[in-house]
Amino acid sequence: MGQVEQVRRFNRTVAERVGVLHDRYLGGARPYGQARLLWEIGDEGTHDVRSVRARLDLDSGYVSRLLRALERDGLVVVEPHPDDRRVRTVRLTDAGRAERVLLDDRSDALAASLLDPLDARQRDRLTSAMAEVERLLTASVVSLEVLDPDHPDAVYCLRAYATELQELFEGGFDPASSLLPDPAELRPPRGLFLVARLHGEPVGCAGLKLPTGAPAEIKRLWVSPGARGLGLARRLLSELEERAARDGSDVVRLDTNKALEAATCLYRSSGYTEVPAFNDEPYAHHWFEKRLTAGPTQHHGAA
Amino acid sequence: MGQVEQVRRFNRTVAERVGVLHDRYLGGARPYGQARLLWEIGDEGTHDVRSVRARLDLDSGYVSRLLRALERDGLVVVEPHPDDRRVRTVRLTDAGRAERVLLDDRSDALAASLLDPLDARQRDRLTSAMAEVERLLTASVVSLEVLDPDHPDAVYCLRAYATELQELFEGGFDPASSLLPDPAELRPPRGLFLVARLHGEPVGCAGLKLPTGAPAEIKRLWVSPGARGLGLARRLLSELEERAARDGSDVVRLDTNKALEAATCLYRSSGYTEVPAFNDEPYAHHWFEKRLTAGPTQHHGAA
DNA sequence: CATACTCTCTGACCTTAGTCAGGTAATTGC
DNA sequence: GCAATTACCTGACTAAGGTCAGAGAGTATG
Repeated sequence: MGQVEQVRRFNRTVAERVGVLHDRYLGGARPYGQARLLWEIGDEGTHDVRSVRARLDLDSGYVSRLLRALERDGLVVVEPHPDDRRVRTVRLTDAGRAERVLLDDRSDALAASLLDPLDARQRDRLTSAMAEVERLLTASVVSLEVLDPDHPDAVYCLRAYATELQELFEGGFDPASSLLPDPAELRPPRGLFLVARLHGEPVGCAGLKLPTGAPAEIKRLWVSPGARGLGLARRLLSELEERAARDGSDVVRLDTNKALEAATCLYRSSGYTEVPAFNDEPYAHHWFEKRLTAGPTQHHGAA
Repeated sequence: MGQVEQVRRFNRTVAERVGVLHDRYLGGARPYGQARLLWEIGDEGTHDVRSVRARLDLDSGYVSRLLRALERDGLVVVEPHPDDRRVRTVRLTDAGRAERVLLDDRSDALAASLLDPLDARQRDRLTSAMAEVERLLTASVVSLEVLDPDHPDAVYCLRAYATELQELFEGGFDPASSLLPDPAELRPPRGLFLVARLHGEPVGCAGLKLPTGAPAEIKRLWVSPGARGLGLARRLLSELEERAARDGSDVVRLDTNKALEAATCLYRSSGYTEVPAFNDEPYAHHWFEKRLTAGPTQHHGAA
């Protein structure tokens, strides 16, 4: 069976099975829109209606109507914000919290109903396969985007990168004394900066220097701890290689610190070979390079 | 993470990801209800509206309306049944077939969009994990039911069982000369007959004889070729063991033919040990028995 | 032949999930 | 202080999905 065919079968089976049960278990209690809102408000503290709306990406009028319905049923309290009385805040009442627990229980019941007919071994296999699917679907929802290194998300990544190295390297890490004093080197036409986003949040980055008359160079490859294991670093790496090749480079190189074992391992398994130091980066212990194939750039189209 | 928690995460992630894309890719073309109907009608031959409706489990008025919409767009032709002019039949026009191909393509595009951001290795892992999830969710939707051996579904299974053995055994198989001339032996109180159903279709069966003063005996264990690999035989077996134990038996036994290797393997791995022949079943080469634990019956409740 | 039953269709109705265009009150910027 | 902006609300509207109660045509049965 082809991969596309397998994915289609999966979509059909899972959509039907989970969908039907979803309706049966969760649908009874409360319309989906209200349930979603109730869930998003959460059981602690008050929230701006504005931000809840942004998170769910719903129309303001629609949310207003949903809130009226929840308010009518005594599940939430909507009050003006003390500082800015245009803004409204919303919090759950006790009844609201109870309702949310109920949704929770139904969600558990749904999960249990999937597991129940299986024996212990099958259940183990089901849950680990589910974890795998979930992980890979999450990975496939990550988008890569070229951003200016001054963009807030880029700055966020670079800062996180520095903070992490600070803790990881013996003797700490000071970006200013590293060989990339000027982020402008990662701005076209001298280079570029790639940011990976998951659900809008930046979760990784990688920079590419494209010096004239010298091989392209990869800098600042970072993946947020929460997004590791998704193959994101490898994806950033190969995206940069592709762009370097498109720019005319036939070699790409990089340096790394011995503390970054996972990175070193990634470079080796991605076809990089260790070479003598090609710069005097104070934080580097290993230098790598990779010859880019001149052939047509590999593209991951559908099979 | 607990298993229930993992299943919930899966439901959330997959429902969102697949759901959103589903809407984006498939939603554009045609309302979901119409698309479903179009799909169910299929691209060949004519179908009773009645049976299509039964398969989708929809209201008669609703289907009628959907058909009017499809008819208006020139996708289907609805005609009275030649034999019974109350019944209407429906078939796709060329335009209908084209529309169906379009839905197909969109479904492919959806699948491709999930695979596209992944590299080859990740794609392999995703599709095999999806196959596993699909398989196990299918398994979990199979229901077991005690039926009278004369019930049409039971008869269907017994006939399929006989046909299969006929082809498999050297020298064929004649149920009349096998040691179960009378299906009444599988009817309470002398025994029982279990049928497994998937989406209403019978896909497996197993009979239990409960002779007074002798160990319980399992007969006619069969799983349809299309439903193999779901752990169904094991489930039927352990369900019968449980019922035998509940009936007071502390030993259950069975015989089998050497051609049924998978079955023999199942029995061994389920705790059966080979014993000398305890009957003179002409088709048997191996005889097994299993001592049932006196303890509380294992139940697969949610973790 | 009358009656009951079957299958389909229609009209009336409902809920959910949204969208869109103002309108109002509060706040910010000048 | 006044205009623009922001956050929210309301009313009007749409489309989809679906339910229910007959009506009508056709068929089976006594």
